[in-house]
Amino acid sequence: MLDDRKLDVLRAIVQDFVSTNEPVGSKALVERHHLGVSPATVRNDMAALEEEGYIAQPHTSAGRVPTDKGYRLFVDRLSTVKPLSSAERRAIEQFLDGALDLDDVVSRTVRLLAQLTRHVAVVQYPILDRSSVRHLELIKLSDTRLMLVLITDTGRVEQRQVDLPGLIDEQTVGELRARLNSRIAGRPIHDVPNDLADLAEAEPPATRGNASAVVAVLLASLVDRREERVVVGGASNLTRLALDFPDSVHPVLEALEEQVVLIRLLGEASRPTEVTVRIGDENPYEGLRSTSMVSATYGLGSRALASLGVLGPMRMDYPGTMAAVGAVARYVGRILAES
Amino acid sequence: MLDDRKLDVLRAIVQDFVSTNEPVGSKALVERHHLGVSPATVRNDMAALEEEGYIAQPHTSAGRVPTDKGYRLFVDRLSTVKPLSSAERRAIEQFLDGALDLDDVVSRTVRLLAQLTRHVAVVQYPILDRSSVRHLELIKLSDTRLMLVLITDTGRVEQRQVDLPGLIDEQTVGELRARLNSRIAGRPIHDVPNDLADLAEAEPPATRGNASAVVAVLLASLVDRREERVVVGGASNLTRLALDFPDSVHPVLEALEEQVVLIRLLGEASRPTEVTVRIGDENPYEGLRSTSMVSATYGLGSRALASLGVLGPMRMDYPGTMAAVGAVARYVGRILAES
DNA sequence: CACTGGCACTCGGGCCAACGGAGTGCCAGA
DNA sequence: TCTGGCACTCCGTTGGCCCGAGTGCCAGTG
Repeated sequence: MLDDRKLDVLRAIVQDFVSTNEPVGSKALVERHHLGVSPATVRNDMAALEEEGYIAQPHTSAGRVPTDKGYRLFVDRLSTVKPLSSAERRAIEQFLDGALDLDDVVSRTVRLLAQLTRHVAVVQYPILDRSSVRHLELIKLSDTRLMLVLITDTGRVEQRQVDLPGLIDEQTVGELRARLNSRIAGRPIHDVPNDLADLAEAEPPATRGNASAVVAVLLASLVDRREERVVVGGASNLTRLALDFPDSVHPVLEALEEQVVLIRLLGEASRPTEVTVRIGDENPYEGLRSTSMVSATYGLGSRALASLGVLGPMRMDYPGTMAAVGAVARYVGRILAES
Repeated sequence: MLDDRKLDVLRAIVQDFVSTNEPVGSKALVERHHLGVSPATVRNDMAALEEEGYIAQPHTSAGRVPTDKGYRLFVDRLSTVKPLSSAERRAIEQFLDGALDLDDVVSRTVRLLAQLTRHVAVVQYPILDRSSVRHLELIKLSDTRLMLVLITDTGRVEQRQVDLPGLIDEQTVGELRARLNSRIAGRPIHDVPNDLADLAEAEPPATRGNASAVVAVLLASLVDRREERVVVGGASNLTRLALDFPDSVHPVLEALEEQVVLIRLLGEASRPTEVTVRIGDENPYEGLRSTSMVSATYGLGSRALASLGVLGPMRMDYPGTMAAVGAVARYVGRILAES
């Protein structure tokens, strides 16, 4: 049904439309690509492609435009990975090396992605559940108040204040800190609730109340974790290509402010460093029906930590964007492994 | 030169234009406001106001539109503070109470401001230089590596890794931590460099190298502080009012991504809780020439910590926006004082 | 059987002229 | 000092027109 030449035609249509943003006609097509056949023949192929739903006409007697399904076929079967230029590789390294801490890694990554792809960048912080405890610190603020600082192996820092039911002195704080750390340091966050389940009971009665207050706050901080933060950057790239959004960029900007939506989008990505593309319709969220998202998971080795990606118009340079997103994800993983 | 009635006319023009976004003519003006004079008289006043540069005509035979100078006069002399509705007061309290930590306070504040004013919200983290040290924590990661965690009285947490020139053991870390804290705990960040100037020298020779490495990283973290972070939210409010930006919203979105620009804008605000308005032209940054910023400083008591505000079209409800920004700034100060 | 050239048809966008309406400036009169 | 009247200006909209790009179809050809 779809012979090789028809696929060539589809590929050509996608490429031309991506670069010109204008419906492409049969004549222009044979001129710009050496297809070796006449416009009339291309027209027949186009009719077939339209029949199958890969392309569409904005109106009778206009050129053709790829549909969501057409882009999907292009991404799956018609495009080859475009290797990054050495300038791009260098940009990635320069940008990410020298990051001071996790916040810095994330904010640099967002800027880098936005600049590299010229689309809106979205980067998720490492998911708490997939990290391990590096250290738990207790700091005495007053006789009945502690600050609790949890540091993970990915560099994430969570802090909470604890109001204690009773008085506490510096030495007891030190002992409690030591006992807590001996139980959970190095352990996956996921296992911490179990690890601490019986801690309070094992505690001497005098300090039991305080200990369980600390544990309660700690466990709560692991659960409510504010739905895993994401950071967005490069939103001005949306207005640069405003024409690509028929209903204006407003709904897209709105969606970008819904952390929950973004997290869901990113969350459905696949295995580490593998690049996922979600095109138009495939998007679960209403306001993003005319956008595509290219995302990848980053992690330490084979352990997926979280995802990052870019959001842009459906009319985007998929091979280039996929290459950039993949490369950045790999590099971020490497940076985090070092620290 | 500008008698009371002319000022009334200007006020009416600003109010009408803000609510309708259309050049306002003499006839419509006398209909909607009881000025007690005829359109012809108003026309004479308008001619005078135009002469003085407070209003302008988009083209001959169109109504009048306020100029930057006109808005300025309105804000300075013609508007009265609009008290917040009790619903708004309640919203502020509900939104900000229950914040878990500083990050949470800031991100809630951004969302709150954006929702309340329906403009783009900008919130700056407490400026490091104006905070004090609550506690400095040293955590041993390996025999030659420490993590340094600085906690300020505003709840800000800075962390850095320190590579040591020599080995270190747990006990020495503890001693160093104690000595550092005894010097700087409770001290203004501003004074820390002085406080620590001679610490390394006072240290026993065996640990001197390690101590000065720690101090070096600490001092560096106070300086490079990534130019004081700001957080932006509610960008979709820009596209809602896209008509108000003649050259499209693109330059505005670009400006919003330049942290440096935002910090400069916020930085020039005045005394704590006092509301500052910067209108159009008065704006130092090119891309923001058609916007106004309403900002206020928040702080602990009389100590200014940093600023927050909103950015919107020049055609905005100044009294309402100023009231909201001021109220939020006061409330944020109160929240921070409690924690 | 697949491809090609030719042809009639369609439709959107650009251009232009005409029109109506809102608003102005000015002037003479109260 | 204010008012009513009047002539004028100019914007935005509407409608008609034409042009060009592109299509679908068909008959002819290797």
